[in-house]
Amino acid sequence: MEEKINMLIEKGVVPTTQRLIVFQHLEESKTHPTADDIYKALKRRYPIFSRATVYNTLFIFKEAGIIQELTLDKREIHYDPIPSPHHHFYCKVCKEILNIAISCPVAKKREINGHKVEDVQSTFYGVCKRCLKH
Amino acid sequence: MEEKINMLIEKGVVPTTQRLIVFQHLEESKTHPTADDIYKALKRRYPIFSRATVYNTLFIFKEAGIIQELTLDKREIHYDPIPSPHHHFYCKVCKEILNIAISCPVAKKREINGHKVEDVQSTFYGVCKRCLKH
DNA sequence: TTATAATATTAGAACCATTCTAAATTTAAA
DNA sequence: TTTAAATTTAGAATGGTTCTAATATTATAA
Ligand SMILES: [Mn+2]
Ligand SMILES: [Mn+2]
Ligand SMILES: [Zn+2]
Ligand SMILES: [Zn+2]
Repeated sequence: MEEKINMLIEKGVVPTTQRLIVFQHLEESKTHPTADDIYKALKRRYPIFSRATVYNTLFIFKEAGIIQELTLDKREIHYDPIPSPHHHFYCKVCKEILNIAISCPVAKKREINGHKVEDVQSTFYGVCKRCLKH
Repeated sequence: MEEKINMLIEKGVVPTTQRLIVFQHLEESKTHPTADDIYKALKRRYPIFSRATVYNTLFIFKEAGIIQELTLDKREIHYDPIPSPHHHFYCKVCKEILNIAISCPVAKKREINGHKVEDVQSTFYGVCKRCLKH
């Protein structure tokens, strides 16, 4: 816990109780939850939790470079506890988002055609291995 | 106009007046408009045009493989008259979306880790050349 | 420590892109 | 022409996200 507090302080984020809870939840979840996924999960254990706090916290974390926003779903935003760019696979059937470990020169670019690159998102859309079987 | 009609028929889309107008507008616009961009532009010239028709038409076109949906903006969906996958640059300052011609093995994959790939989207986020100057 | 200012949290309202609905119109088939 | 199917339309409904203003917490000053 002490390490988590220091981690947030290092990134310039005031380590409030709520932020530590959200941070821990993101670390534990191996998925790419939406703000509402997080809200619902935390609301069960901490009924006082507010939806606005989840949104505020995710915004703060994103600004601090602790997490990254994934804008690959047309419905809602997903959050990724891994802030560095990597590829994803989005299953149109079960809606699951999987990390894809693939070496791609594109993911490391800091500049392209004179434009300054700050983030990269590469997403494959289709039907996942599991859904193909069913 | 005759060729546009045939193009739609070939793709299995009934070539109604409204669909031809939307199709022509997409072809002429070199940008990546949102549904509302298209609606507002067409509403000026054809005041009877309905917002629902724009959404319906874009859905039909996407299903037919005439256009592609870009889910790179967290606010709204953008539409691309070029249906084949290519990279984009999204400027966080002026919100412009630019095509990036770059050879990338990722854009051609039809399969990855056993998952069936149907679409690919690769987007760079940052500050465009023009905005860097200002 | 106590007082004061700044920041964070909360519940719920507001916003707005998108989807839905049901009636009217157009197109296709019989 | 008649009938059925598909399309268009205006506006309502939906739902994820943002905003608001009151309260609570944390940081700073005295
Ligand atoms: Mn990921
Ligand atoms: Mn494009
Ligand atoms: Zn799946
Ligand atoms: Zn720009």
